[in-house]
Amino acid sequence: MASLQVVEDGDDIEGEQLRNLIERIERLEEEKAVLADHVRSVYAEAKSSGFDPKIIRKVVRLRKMDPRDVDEEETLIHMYMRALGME
Amino acid sequence: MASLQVVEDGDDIEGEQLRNLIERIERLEEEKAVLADHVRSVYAEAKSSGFDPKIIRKVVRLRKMDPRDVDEEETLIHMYMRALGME
Amino acid sequence: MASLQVVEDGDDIEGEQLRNLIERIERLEEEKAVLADHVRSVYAEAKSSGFDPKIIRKVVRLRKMDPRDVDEEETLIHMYMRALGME
Amino acid sequence: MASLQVVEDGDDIEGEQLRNLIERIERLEEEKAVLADHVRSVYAEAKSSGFDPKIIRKVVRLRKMDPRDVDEEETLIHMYMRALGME
DNA sequence: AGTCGATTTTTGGGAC
DNA sequence: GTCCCAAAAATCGACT
Repeated sequence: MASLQVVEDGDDIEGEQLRNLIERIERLEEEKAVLADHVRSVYAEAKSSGFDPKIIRKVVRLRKMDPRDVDEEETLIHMYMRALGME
Repeated sequence: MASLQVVEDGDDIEGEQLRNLIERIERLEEEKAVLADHVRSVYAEAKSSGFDPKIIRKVVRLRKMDPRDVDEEETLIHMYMRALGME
Repeated sequence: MASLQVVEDGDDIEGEQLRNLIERIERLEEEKAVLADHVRSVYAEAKSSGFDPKIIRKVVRLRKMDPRDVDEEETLIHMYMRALGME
Repeated sequence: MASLQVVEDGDDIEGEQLRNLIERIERLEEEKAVLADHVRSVYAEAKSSGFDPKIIRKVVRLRKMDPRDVDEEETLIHMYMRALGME
């Protein structure tokens, strides 16, 4: 196993490789966190402009879906509700 | 499709089946919610007795794992950390 | 701190209390897991009867909500979509 | 309410603002998704180099924490485990 | 297909 | 009482 060699013979090549991988991951995660912060800011801005963040989230989700699928899902939900005597 | 028949010819057999399934799910979810409440109570009680709920959660998780796996994982983590020059 | 006493003077009263709390949590979690299994079974049964589990999940969620809120949410979503020129 | 005006008097200013907000969110989410893909690639590369992705994830998490907190948590966990007669 | 991890949504706790 | 933050639960997707 990779790291075992580090322990056994002091070879730090694996350590370098591991560090390299981890630092790349950390950098990417850091960038993701920054973007997530920005997203949060936009939602806050939306809220302070009188929009409902919860609704915006749903709209964003709907826009990501295939409209065909959205319709089909809606239809099925209504069919099930009607079968249950609701609505 | 199942529910369509309900709409078309008034056959409520599918509706009955669907309602049956959904009510069973709802009953089970309700019982789960009650248990979740109890769990929360126990954590609150632990906290008021001076224990740290966060630590208790970790201990509960560790107890659920195979001790063999816990040790192996610990070992690997330390090997990686050492290879990184940490610890 | 509680556990420190255990370390320091061998007093196992705190240990008993901690064990008691943890075992109660584990018992409750076990019961929750059993129920979650049952829920999964019902969804599997629903699926094998031709129902769409995903739709059933949505229906269950809708039934849990206040119908008033459901309507209001629907209305807002449509208002937002229209303002966006969708639909 | 904002969108209501759109419906009532055809004023599309609110629509513009809403669209602006939503498009910013979508853009940011898209960038996040790209980064998440990159992260996944790095884990795949790590794995093909013989490292255990699961362990790497734990190491990344540990590195994100304050070392002081890590130690304190470890200590508490062991105290609790000992009080339980484990280890 | 079944588990595992990640993301998202919801809920509880705390502050003002 | 309301709003924000953090923890926890549920859902979703990826990998085996």
